[in-house]
Amino acid sequence: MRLIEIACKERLKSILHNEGLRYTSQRQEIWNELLESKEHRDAEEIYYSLMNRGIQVSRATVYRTIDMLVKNNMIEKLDIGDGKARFEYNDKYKHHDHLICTACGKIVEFYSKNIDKYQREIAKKNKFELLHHSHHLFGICEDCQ
Amino acid sequence: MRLIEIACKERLKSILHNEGLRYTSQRQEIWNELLESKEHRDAEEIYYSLMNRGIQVSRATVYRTIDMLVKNNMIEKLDIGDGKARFEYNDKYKHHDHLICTACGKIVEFYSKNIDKYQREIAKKNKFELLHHSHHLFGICEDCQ
DNA sequence: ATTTTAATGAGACTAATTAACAACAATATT
DNA sequence: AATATTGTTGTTAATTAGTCTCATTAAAAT
Repeated sequence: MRLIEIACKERLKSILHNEGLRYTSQRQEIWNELLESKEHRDAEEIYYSLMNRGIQVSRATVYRTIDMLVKNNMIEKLDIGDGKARFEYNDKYKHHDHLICTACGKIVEFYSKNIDKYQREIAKKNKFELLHHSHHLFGICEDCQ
Repeated sequence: MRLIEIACKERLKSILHNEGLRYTSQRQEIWNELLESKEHRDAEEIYYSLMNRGIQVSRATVYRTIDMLVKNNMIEKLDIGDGKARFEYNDKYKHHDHLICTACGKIVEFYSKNIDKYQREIAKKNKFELLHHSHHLFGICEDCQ
């Protein structure tokens, strides 16, 4: 096991403990899966990826665990509007939003400090306690133009 | 019929004509429904709202018409991540994004010229031809805090 | 008015997700 | 360490949102 995995195992354990939830092998495997590829994964993909690695976890557990991870800010939900939710590891120090090509589905990540600033202003002005956001730009990528 | 409705009837007719599509009472009724309340409506709501007003249109037609209206930029799709699509009249002169309370579901509209500017810059930098965007801020509103 | 062809309605169907519940396993209690 | 407790899991069934098919109907072109 690599160092990063050990660290993340402890992180998962401590969060489960704090929430009064139990540490299980299924939760660990799903969390590993999401950690390994920080890309935009949907529930079915995660389910099959585990299967292919010989790790048998039920679909329901995948959904339940993803839910729990989202609630605890371990992963972020990403909804590009195609009817299924995608998820990715929430690296607080590498926050980003998404540019999506409506022709080929390509996803490019972006981050803007300025947009972040204005978002916080807007939330403040409207007396909202900002929790998270979702910001997608849809267009045609260079290759598809 | 109010003046605005007449104007919009002509607008619908002309768009259908340009696209080589037919003008039907169902399309008119669905368009009226979306015009009347510029709020955030989902397909099912529109379907039932028409039913309640004694206007019988099938679900499939509601979906098909909404689709057509989105494609022709008459309405905008709004996806707040709860698994169903919402739609609203696309008033080009009153573009806005959304602040959503995760506790009560309240939706507050906002607009920022600055964010708009940075969005265009990001698209340009990545050589995307920007078509549209979706920008939601999720948080807890004043009442729910 | 008749013909052509697109649009509609009804309901079957699909995909994604959730719920119910019995069996099981991780912790707490003794 | 043994047992009780209670959360978690897998299975299956249900739900929800949206799509598809196809016979019927209605615009619009002739």
